[in-house]
Amino acid sequence: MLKPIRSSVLINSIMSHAFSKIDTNLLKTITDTKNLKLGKGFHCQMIISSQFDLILTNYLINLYAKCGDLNFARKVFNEMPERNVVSVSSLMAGYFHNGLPSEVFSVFRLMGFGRLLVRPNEYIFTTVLASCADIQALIEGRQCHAYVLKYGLLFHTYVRNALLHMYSRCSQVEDALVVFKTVLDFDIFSANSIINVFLEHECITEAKNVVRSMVAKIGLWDHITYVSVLSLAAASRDLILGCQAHGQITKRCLEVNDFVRNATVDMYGKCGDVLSSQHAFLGARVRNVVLWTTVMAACTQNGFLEDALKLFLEMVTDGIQPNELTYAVILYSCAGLSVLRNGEAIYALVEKSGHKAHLPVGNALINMYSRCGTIEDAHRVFTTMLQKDIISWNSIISGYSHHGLGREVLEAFRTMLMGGVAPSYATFVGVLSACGHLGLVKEGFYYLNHLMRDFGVVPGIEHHTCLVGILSRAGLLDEAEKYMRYTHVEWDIVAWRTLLSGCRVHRNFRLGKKVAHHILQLDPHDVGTYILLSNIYARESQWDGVLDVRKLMRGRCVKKEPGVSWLQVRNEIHVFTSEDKQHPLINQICEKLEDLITRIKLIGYLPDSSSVLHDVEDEQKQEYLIYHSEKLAISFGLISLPSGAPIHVMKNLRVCADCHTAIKLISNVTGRKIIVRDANRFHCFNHGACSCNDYW
DNA sequence: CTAGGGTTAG
Repeated sequence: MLKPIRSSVLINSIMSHAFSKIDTNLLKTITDTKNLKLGKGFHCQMIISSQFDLILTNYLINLYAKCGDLNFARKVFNEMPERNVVSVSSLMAGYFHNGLPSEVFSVFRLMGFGRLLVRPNEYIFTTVLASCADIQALIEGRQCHAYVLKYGLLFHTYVRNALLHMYSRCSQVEDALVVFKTVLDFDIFSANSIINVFLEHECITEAKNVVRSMVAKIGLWDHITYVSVLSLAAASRDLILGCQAHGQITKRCLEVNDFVRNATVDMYGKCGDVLSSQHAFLGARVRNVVLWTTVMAACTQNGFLEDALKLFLEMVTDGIQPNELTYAVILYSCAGLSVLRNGEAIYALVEKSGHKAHLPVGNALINMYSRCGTIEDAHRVFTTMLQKDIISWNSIISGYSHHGLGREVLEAFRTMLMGGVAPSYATFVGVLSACGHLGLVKEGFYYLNHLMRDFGVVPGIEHHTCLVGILSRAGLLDEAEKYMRYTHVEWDIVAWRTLLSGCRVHRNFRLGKKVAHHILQLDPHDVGTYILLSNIYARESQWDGVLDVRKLMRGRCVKKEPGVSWLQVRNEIHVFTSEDKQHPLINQICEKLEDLITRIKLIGYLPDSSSVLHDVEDEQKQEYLIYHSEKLAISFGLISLPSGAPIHVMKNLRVCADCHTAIKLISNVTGRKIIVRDANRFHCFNHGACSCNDYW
């Protein structure tokens, strides 16, 4: 029933016009401005004056539909003595715009059974096809395509564009192209649609060709074209194209549109220009959730992780409610920084907000826990997820792999295959690293040469590097070198360093020196390689070699990147470097560390000075080793964290051999679990052993 | 009297 209209003025005005003819222009204006209250007044006027002709009633359906009151629209529709195609399409459009595509279908089915006695026209198919696109109902979409052909409606631009869009949303590039090719002189709608089809399927060249062909008609471009072109620039990391689009946008004052601004902020972020991204963000008059999330993502993608956290706080302070993607983005920032406490605080917000069931959030939680070193929690999140997608599987597999849990990786991989989930590029990176951890050489080759092909995944440099790692780890260093020599891959520094690490662990210094010099030819500033090379000479007691490395570094102005370790205690991040003694508790920390060193010396610790690069006397070398940043950080953790709590430490470089031995023994004498995330992987020290099995 | 295309995570 009608709700009472409170405004007496309104009632008076309507009653005074009650018996006059309905002003359809006014009714249209009311519809356009979505003024439901005034609209109901008109409905009253129609009832009172018994004006119920077909066209007027259609106006009424449209009015209720546009105002989102579908129950009323349906009621009016149901009670009509006769209906025409406009009545049906108005109602359908109402359902469509209010996110009820299934209702659109049910009305369409009513037409199909003939009960409505109305022949569908181009308006009907445009709306039904849009609904198919909405819920990716490909089968229904194809049926509509058949009807369209049967009724000869394909040459209506609207219908063609709706078909194009439907196929694009249903990921049917071929069908979309077939439709697109029937378009002789495409309008801006079909152009926008086809650009997005290409974009969605990473056909960057084709998309750019369409854009190029549209340059002559730039006057036709609307704000959606710019959104598409900006997305294209973002996807292809094409800052020049992005700037050109942004220039046009500014000139044509289209930046006021939220979507355009979001796409601009995103484009600059994806192209690596964080400053311009932030600038475009700051220029917004009003900032919605998506805009905040986009700029936070731009920071996260470019490593400005603290900025992302700051923006999140600002956003919440501004009273903007985060959505599921905001949580995903901020969790990825926490993961990158390894700040477990912040990650858990966000988790609490996620639980409270009810966004936990969203896939991106669950996936981001798995990643956050695994990158913060608590793989058990990552596993818990993973197993309690209601649905999982390929990213969920890849996240847990990659997490296990970074923690050196080879068996768990293969177990998850088997479960995934049995569940009918197709593995992707990233899956195989995790699986092949697991083969390395487990020493499964034959299996590694089988996965690369057969299984990957079976699943249509083309092996990339990461996979080949994993094979180098598998061979190296198994001690098959010459085979690893041959593999690199004879496999047609453009090897990068990471791959060569994998082989070099193998040479270090298996003490193959002849090959090690050769590989190190090769790396230094590729990149004369790769500090890690100088350290390893110096290490190799030191272990062979070739002190001339050590001196040569130092001379080489000095000559090339290569400075050892200072080792930095940090850990989170309560709400603070405490940062340690070996040289500086800035920490307020430094005296207690050093005291604790000296005590630890004394205790581990009793169970066999011998400082290993081959890791020291400085020109220092022997007794000073030990000093430098003792005060390596990770040792300081762990000592601090031991005096400031509750007894029994695991100690999580992050480090910018790889753990050195001396610290690795020392930390194993420290975990023994203190009975603590110590988790170190270095530049490469996690080391979980427990009861005197490390999860990496001393290979890293 | 009725209809179409677009933004944020891995």
